[in-house]
Amino acid sequence: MAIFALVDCNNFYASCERLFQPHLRGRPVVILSNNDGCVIARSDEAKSLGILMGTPAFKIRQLIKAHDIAVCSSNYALYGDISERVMRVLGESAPNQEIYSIDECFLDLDRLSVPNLTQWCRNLRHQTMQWTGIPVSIGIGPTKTLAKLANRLAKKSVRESGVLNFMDDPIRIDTALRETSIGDVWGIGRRWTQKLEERGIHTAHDFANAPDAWVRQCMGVVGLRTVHELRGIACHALADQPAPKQTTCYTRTFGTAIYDKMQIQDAVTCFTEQAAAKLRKTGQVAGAVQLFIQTDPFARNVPKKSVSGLTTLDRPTSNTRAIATAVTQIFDRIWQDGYGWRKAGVHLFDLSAPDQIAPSLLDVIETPNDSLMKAVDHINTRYGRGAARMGFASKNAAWQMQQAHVSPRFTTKWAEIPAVRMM
DNA sequence: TCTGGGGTCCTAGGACCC
DNA sequence: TCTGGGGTCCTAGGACCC
Repeated sequence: MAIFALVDCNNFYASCERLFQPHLRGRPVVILSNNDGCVIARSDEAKSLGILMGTPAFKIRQLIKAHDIAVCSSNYALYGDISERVMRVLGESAPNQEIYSIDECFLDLDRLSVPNLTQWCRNLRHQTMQWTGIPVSIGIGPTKTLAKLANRLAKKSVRESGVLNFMDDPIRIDTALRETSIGDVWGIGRRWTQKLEERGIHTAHDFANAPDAWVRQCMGVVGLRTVHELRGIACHALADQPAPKQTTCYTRTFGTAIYDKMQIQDAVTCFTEQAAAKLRKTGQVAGAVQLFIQTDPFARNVPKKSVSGLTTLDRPTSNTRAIATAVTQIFDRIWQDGYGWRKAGVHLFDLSAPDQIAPSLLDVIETPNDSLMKAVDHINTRYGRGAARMGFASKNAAWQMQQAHVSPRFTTKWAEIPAVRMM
């Protein structure tokens, strides 16, 4: 039988902010999305004040004041770097690791021969805390879905001290399934929760005991897999080799609505640069590019609009100039005056590794700008994003996102490394 | 006044082929 | 009057995840 562990960082973004800002410890902390829009992470203290994920920041302004809640803009340079450290510690401890998201990974403990799995996980938890400063919880089960469930309960329960092991414990699994709402099961989102509730399925236990044929008919193979996983039959293997990406994108909401074509053209060029740089980082090329611009979907009493255009690139590339040329052509084609545009994005499709591309006759004539792109990437890595670029955007361009409460890049930027003064 | 960003997988239906 | 069956590929849309 397979043995999966799910390791999940507790309140990851809040924990990262607290690492270098001890005054945030013990205080309620919330982290806001880009543009300081909504709450995307909370400390335990903030959770117990009833602040929900996704709440728009303006709706909790009173609460913030009343409880002296610390507010942070999101700082992905920091979170990404801390995540790499945590993942390295965890990855080195187990035979196989699947990094599932910025703050969680699955470990394959099948081939790990230790006398006491629970104790081994407690030690791992302790070591991670000691080496990175980030608290984690660990759930262990025969399937990924059950490991996820164990992890949820490990977090909630003080008695389990951060580790909950389902292996060889059918009674515990049964109790856990009965106590878990259907909507808290991994793979069951809002829509399906509603549908299942309407049909009298309220808990993970109800779902696990639903007839296969019925689940297959209502929810397809995806739902059926979840049912099997809840019963302890593994349907999802550990993906220790990250699959190459099929699409990538760079999309942003502007700091304010923009009417001026030149300004949006500038933003779009910047977004294209970022998207192309992402592609080069994974060593891929794109076969097609799509650009969209849209107005504020929440604004009242103003016309709403969303336009987009897609184009196939002459040949797959990761070259900023080639992609930007295509994007500019799309932009001119779809642009419409008179709207206050609020958001734009560049999507790249049909990604592949360059060696999969059949050589074209054009290759003989065209000179790829590979060395130029390498130089640009190098400068931006060394001197910070935007040091070398094609557009002319100023840091204060109106479309730039608002980040009023962003913390320093403590671990990735020389100028922002915390200083310790000896008294 | 103020509402994020980046992904994956599956399915149904149409076009097309033999 | 009579009008198959099986397959692939592509796309749009819906669901989910963090």
